[in-house]
Amino acid sequence: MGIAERKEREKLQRRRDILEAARNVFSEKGFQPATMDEIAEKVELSKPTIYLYFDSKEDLYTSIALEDSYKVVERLKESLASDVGLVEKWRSVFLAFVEHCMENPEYVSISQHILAPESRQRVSDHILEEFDNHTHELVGYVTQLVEESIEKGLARDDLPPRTITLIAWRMTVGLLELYLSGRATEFGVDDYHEFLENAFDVLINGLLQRGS
Amino acid sequence: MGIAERKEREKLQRRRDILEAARNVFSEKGFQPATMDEIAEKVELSKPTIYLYFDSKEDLYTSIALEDSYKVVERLKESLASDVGLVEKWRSVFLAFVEHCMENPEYVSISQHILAPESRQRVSDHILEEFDNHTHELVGYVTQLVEESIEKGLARDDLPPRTITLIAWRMTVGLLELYLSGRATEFGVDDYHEFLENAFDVLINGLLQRGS
Amino acid sequence: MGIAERKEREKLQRRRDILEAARNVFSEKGFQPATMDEIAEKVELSKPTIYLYFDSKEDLYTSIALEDSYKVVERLKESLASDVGLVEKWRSVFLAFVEHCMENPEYVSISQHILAPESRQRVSDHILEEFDNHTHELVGYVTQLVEESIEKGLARDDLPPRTITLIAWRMTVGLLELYLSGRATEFGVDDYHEFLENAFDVLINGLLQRGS
Amino acid sequence: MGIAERKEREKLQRRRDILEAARNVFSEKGFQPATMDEIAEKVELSKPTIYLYFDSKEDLYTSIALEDSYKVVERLKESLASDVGLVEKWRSVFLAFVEHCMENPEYVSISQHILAPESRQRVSDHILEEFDNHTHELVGYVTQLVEESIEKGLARDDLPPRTITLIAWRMTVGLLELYLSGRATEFGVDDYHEFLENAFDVLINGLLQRGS
DNA sequence: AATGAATGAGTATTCATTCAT
DNA sequence: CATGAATGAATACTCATTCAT
Repeated sequence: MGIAERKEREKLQRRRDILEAARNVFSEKGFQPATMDEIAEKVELSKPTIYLYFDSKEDLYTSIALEDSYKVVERLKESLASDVGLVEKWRSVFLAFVEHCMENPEYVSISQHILAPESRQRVSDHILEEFDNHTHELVGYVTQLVEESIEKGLARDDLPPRTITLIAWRMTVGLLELYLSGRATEFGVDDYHEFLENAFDVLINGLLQRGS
Repeated sequence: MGIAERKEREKLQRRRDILEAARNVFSEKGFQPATMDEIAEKVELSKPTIYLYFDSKEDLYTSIALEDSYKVVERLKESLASDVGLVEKWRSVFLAFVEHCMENPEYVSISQHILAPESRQRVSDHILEEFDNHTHELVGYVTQLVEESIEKGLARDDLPPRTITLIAWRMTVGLLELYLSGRATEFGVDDYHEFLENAFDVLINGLLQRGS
Repeated sequence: MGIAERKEREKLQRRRDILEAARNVFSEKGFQPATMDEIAEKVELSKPTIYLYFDSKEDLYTSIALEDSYKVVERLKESLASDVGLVEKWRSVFLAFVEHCMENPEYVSISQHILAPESRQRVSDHILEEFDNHTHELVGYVTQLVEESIEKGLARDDLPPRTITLIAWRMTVGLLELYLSGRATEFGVDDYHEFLENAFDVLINGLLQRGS
Repeated sequence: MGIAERKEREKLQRRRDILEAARNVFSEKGFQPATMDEIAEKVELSKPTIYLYFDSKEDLYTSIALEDSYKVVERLKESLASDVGLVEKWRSVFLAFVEHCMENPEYVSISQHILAPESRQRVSDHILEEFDNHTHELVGYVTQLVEESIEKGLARDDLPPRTITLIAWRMTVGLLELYLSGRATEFGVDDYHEFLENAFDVLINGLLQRGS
């Protein structure tokens, strides 16, 4: 009876193993320079086996971000559910996103990749759809927080909530890329966490009602 | 003697022609997918001729950003030299950078590419050096503006000037990438210029002394 | 008792099912382009199961023609047994063969395949042997008819009976291939059956005693 | 001056070398089983070089038959131009075609390949067009001969000239394939030329006016 | 008897780069 | 200075075939 279940578990595990190896290789080299051979060697499976679990290199690549996107959404929900003040919630959301990206550095670049229209053509529809859903879910949650902040007179009300979300999102990604490039120190940033704290301070300061 | 000069001029022009063609091709396809064949065809020169002017595909790619970086620095200097109020100067600097990037979309992606340590290994030293010089020059100019703003009590003095510069730079790049991905509209941004104005407003608001 | 028989019957049926599916796929794509995956999917059996019944793709392919060759021989025997005049018997034999090939288009191409020495190396001996037996049986039957026709002064006696058989066989196959290529109409043949009747007329005319 | 010419000659020669090697390999193995690697090794050129002269494996394959088709048409024209009786002209045309095919065994199989609609999709248009032109030219010449034969009361007038051409063409190809399969001897044909003479006799006998 | 899972060995095609001229 | 011609090294993806169960 347990046999089918064990098989199922093993299959899922194998899938995760492949994703894990792919994550490493893609992180190190980027999409194009990475090769299926290298990934196969890293998982200690043959190339055809990989194709048993993923339809194409592009699908494998984007599946990584897909896995990640589950985690971000989860993490964000937690931050939003915490019982703290609004500003504290903002900080928590910011940190949740930022830490997730720092722990899963490929997430940012793959997401960027998925943004580009040329890439989208080559990715399986079901992956694209699921990824977009997560992204919009994420944007939606933050926008709710923005709306609440405006209602309570905390955030500036001269901009549409969605615009505020977008600005915050893009600014945060811009900040992250400095870290992900691996050359933060070169630009004088020794304590990246402190840098982020400061940046968040600038961001929240810019978003708050003047006078509040 | 005029002959030598003409030859020299022609040579430089040829170099610019190649860069121009490369810029188009790389812009459209990105680094890896673009081929030297395509670039050669576009300049109407043979492939070996291109190698007469540039040592490798990577060098050609980065040389484009190098050419751009001259222009940005120039543009920035102009903005900084203008005789207007400090906040106006900030806006002018922001817009100069932003507009340059929108007009030369490859600049952002190539700069990003040059940031990555793996890429740096494959680029000729002299290009790298020159590019880094320009970047630091650029950062330096902005930092001067920041320092002046702090001195005059305009900008917040709780952060080191360089940190402020970095935050502003990275946030701006993050905003730009939304445009460069070509999917801004999809995220509800119809008037990208308005979006940038709003974003600048948030940014400057965040950087100003509270109470000023 | 009954159980073993039923099992045996089921086994044979399964074999036939596989052959049937293979026939479809090979007919549509030819030998190399067809894949075992596609055949397996069509029979709704797993690939290893197919290998339980056939040793290799090549064996499966040739087994189809083998199955067909039973049918042709059967059909030919019937035609030969019919109680009609000699010329009518010739026509009947011709039509039997031609119709069989048109209904089982793979028969001609696979037979051709089996003829080629390189292919023969890769096919199991027992299949080869059986196929050759059938072919020679077939040739033998026709040769008997030829001999009878010569004896009765109908067919030309200036050629060995076997030569006449071979000429008739190869000419007929040549005619058939026009149909099997699917481009008969393109060559102005709208009514293929009429074309064959005419061709038979030419053939029999060429084989008859001058003056008869 | 002569330099450009010599280069041109060398280029053409290289093209011919490649075709020659391809001819060997394809003859031996057939289209699919043959590999570009093997062809490259045989010409002692690198694979990419082959792609400099031919766009794809399929194009290379069909170009062989294209080259051949020039020769057949040439040979046929000669036969038709010869100043002999009509029956002798028929024999000459038959032998010209048959000998060409025996000397260039790949011609028949590739032509067969080009006939199939699926293959046609993958071949470059210009090759297809040229090949079809040659084929129709060839059919046209023979049809003229048939018409002349009918007019002079030699050939049977109960069939359209084009039908007669098609029947003769297909029957001849059928006969040839026995030789090309390499197993003629096995079927008791020791002297293939004699066999062909006999076959031609049957064919012409079938096509002549009864009573003539 | 049947199969899910795995793989060795291909396979056509591409592309940055380099000589010989 | 410029290039036609050539190639080494990849590279994603495929498929007949085989185990372990």
